[in-house]
Amino acid sequence: MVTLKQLAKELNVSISTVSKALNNSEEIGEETIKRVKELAELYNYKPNKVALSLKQNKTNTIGVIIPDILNHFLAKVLFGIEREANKYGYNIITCISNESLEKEKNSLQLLANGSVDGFILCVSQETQMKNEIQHFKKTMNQGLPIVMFDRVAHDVMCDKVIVDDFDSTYRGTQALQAEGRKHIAFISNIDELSVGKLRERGYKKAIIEQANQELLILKIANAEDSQQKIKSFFKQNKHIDGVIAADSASGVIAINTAAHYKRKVPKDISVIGFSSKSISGHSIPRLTAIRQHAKRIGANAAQLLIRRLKTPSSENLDFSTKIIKTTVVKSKSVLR
Amino acid sequence: MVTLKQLAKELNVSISTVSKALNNSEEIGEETIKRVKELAELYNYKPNKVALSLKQNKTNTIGVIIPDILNHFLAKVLFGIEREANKYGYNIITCISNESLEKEKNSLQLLANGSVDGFILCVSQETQMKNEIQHFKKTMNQGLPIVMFDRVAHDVMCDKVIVDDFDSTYRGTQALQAEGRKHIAFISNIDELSVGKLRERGYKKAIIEQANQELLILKIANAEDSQQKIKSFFKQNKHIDGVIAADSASGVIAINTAAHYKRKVPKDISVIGFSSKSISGHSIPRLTAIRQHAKRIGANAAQLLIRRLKTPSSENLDFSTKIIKTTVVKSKSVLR
DNA sequence: GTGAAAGCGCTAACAA
DNA sequence: TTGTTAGCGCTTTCAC
Repeated sequence: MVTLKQLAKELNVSISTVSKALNNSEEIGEETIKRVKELAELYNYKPNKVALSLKQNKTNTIGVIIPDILNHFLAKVLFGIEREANKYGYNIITCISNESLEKEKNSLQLLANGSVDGFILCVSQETQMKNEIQHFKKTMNQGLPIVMFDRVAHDVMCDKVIVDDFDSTYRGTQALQAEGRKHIAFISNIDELSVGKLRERGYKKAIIEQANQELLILKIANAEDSQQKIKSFFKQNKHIDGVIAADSASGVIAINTAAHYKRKVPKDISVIGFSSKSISGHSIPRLTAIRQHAKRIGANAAQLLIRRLKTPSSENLDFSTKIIKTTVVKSKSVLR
Repeated sequence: MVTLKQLAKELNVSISTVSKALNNSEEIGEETIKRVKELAELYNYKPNKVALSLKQNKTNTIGVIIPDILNHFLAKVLFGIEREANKYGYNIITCISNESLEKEKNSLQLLANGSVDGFILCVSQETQMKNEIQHFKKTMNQGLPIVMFDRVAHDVMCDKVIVDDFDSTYRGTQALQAEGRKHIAFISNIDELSVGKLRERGYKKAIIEQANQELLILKIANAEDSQQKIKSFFKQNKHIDGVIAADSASGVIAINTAAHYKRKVPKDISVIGFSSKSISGHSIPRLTAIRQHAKRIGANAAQLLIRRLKTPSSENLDFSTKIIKTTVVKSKSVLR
């Protein structure tokens, strides 16, 4: 990489002259500016990012810590973050916590050494289970702002972007009830997560509010075979006429399982699930999907962080929690 | 962040003493080392990464440029890269080219300013179509090594990690023929990609080698509705008794479509597809999957790059191309 | 055993 | 209009 020093030497001027010329300083003569810029162009000069970061004490880099990159929702959020951050000239360093508290702590520590200006993260499963929040506080005390999305630690004071999980399943279940469904099941493979619990509560509330409706809940652990579990659940509960799924795979598998047992969707069973466009097409009929607008969640998280980074800390910006409402995209897996 | 300077001041020693003490230099007295380390511990001192990078002229950061983070295969490779890179103390900066040549160029340029020590990338669709390679060469000329994976630019001399695409579909098609299938279709939504073309060629070779077998090819463009296209393809070609899919969704949808048309899988139709474990479970029966070992691809790419970064350029390391063989994971979507 | 000083690449206050 | 200098945080050579 060519440096200011080399340009200066070749042009027989001082380093600062070159620097100023390239930054269009008014101090420098037109002729000089032209000469400098031409040579810089010729050598494809780019200011060294590391030196700039050191000088300006900021990196224009955001640390993103997500629990699982293979989760389609999280990948989509990451996409949203990346795109939005780029707009404002930020790069992102990605760390994957693998749902582990230890890895989450490490990533936070490792990047809190001047590598990034702040963090966007989704709390790992283990962290949520152990309800550990010290590492977040420590990082923030070091002057690095954090924005949490989706799974958040409520006891940490920071910006947050969340989904209306409770409402989504509450309203989703009610929609099935409005179709006349009497035996509505809830299937989830994210039982341990805060959002999973909220979704379950939404379902429960809707069921309990109706007289004579029973709770039919299937929880699938990470290691288990979803397809197998759902099949036997359907076998044991032949009267199921509606399904609401808390994750993207379960809904699709539920439809396919119904077909497998010669039960027509949506004539015999209606199915709704949290899902993205691409996954919901993996069943016939297509799954009626509760969309979480993952990209928008990512974009919002990035905005919140960048706003904070650009605000002088003296201004004492209040922490905000942004709720991104889900949307139901209906398809032929429900009656109406 | 606390700096050496602050520690030095508080301890009434010089900055260099503190630095040496923390690095266990033999020059420094035992007592001093102890004092320094205690204070550093107390203040949770971490050497500033940016300053180190500037000093040592390397960042321990790898730039990863992928065309699409929502592609499950690519996300998995990214996961593999991240994990392997972390082992060696490298962080990764992720850029998403969105299949655009322009964005790919930009990302390369933007990070080639000292932000990263090298690149791992998968060539974007547009880049492949236009057969543009100047930006890769330029980057390498700037002293930044590149490792390409999956979709590679053959005319660029660099390390590569690829899949045996041709062989996979060739052998896959042969496997279907060995089951007695006579009307085997090839379905692909990645027709424009180098790997897509290779997979098609593998299929064609196997078909052409058999007398009396016809080519049945369905190509789905990005914007099109896969489910719809596959449905009408099946309608128009009622005699299809085998399917080999070049991407992860098509295989799953093919099975579901067959079921929809009351055709038993695998009795009437056998289906094989490039897919991952999670996606292949989205159909009943589960899709017989050609696994690409995405994580291993990522890990290998990271290894190749890091090896090159650690090798003095004087050593003139040869460029290598690593082929990761696919594996077929059979399930009940084929006869045997 | 400890410290001063130079230098990585850059910007900016100040001097000329 | 241009140049000198200091300094961001760190390592390392060379003096003391």
